[in-house]
Amino acid sequence: MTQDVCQDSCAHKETVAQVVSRMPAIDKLYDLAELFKMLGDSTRVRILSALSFGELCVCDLSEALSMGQTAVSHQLRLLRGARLVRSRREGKNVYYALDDDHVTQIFTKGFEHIDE
Amino acid sequence: MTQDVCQDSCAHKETVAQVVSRMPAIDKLYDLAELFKMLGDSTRVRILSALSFGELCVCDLSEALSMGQTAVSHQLRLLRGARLVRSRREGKNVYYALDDDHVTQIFTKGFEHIDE
DNA sequence: CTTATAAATGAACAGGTGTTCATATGTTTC
DNA sequence: GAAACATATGAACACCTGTTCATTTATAAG
Repeated sequence: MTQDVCQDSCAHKETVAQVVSRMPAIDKLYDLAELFKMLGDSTRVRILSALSFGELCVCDLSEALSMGQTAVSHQLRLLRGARLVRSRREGKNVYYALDDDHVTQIFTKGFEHIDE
Repeated sequence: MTQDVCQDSCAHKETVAQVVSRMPAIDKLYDLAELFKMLGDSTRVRILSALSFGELCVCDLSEALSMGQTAVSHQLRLLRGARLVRSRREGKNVYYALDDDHVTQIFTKGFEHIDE
C-alpha cells in the first residue's frame, strides 16, 4: 500500500513546515468547523435570523417558518447545546433568544461574501 | 391530520408577521446556510486555514493535513465550486489560494465566539 | 513514445443528520 | 384531579456527506 502522499521532490517542505507551525491548534479548527456545522442548516439559519429581531416562543418560530413544532424544537435543542441561543420559560411558553451578538456578526460577514 | 402549528391563542400573530416581513428572503438564507455548510467540515476548515498563509499545491496541502491526496482533491473541488478558493496550474502542480478575504474575516468572527 | 509524477474523477461504502410520528413532560384553567 | 395547551424527547426512516479505492487525465522528462 502506497503512502498516498507526495514524494519529497514534490512537496515544498519548508513552506509546509511553516504553514503547519503557524496554523491554529487542530482542536480549535475542529471547534470552528463544529460551529459552522451548526450554522450550516437552513432551518437553524432561519431560526437564528428570526431571533435576531427579538425573542420568540417555539410556537411563534414554528409559525414564522411554517414548520412543525417538533422539528423546530429539535433544532432549538441543538442551538442551545451550542450556546447560540438561550431559553426562558414564561407560563406554558418557552421563549428563545440569541445568546450573544456573534451570530449576527457572522451572518453579516456571510452575506458580504454571498453578495460579492 | 392536525396542522402541527400553534393555535391562534398561542402565537403572537403581530410579532410573527413583523418578523417574517423583516427577515431576509428565504433564498438568501438558503444561500447563507449553504455557505456555512461548506465551512462546516474540519477538513475544509483546515484547508482554508492553511491557505490563509498563502497559496499551496494539492501535494503540500495533503502533507500539511496528513491526509490522502484524493480526499483533499475532492474537498478542493467543492471549495472551488463555492468560490472560496481558486486554482492555478504550474507545470505538474496545481496551486490553490483563497479567492477573497471574506473567509478569513468569517473565521475571525467564529474564533471570537468560541473564545468567549 | 514511454515512464513517472501531480491531480482529478467516479463508484462504493460507512457514518451522520433532519424530519416525522408517537409519546411524555410541564403548566394553566376549570 | 382532569382537560387543554406548549414544549420536549425518543425511535425510525430516508437522505446526504466524506473518505477510500481504482482509474483517468495532464504535464514533464528521458
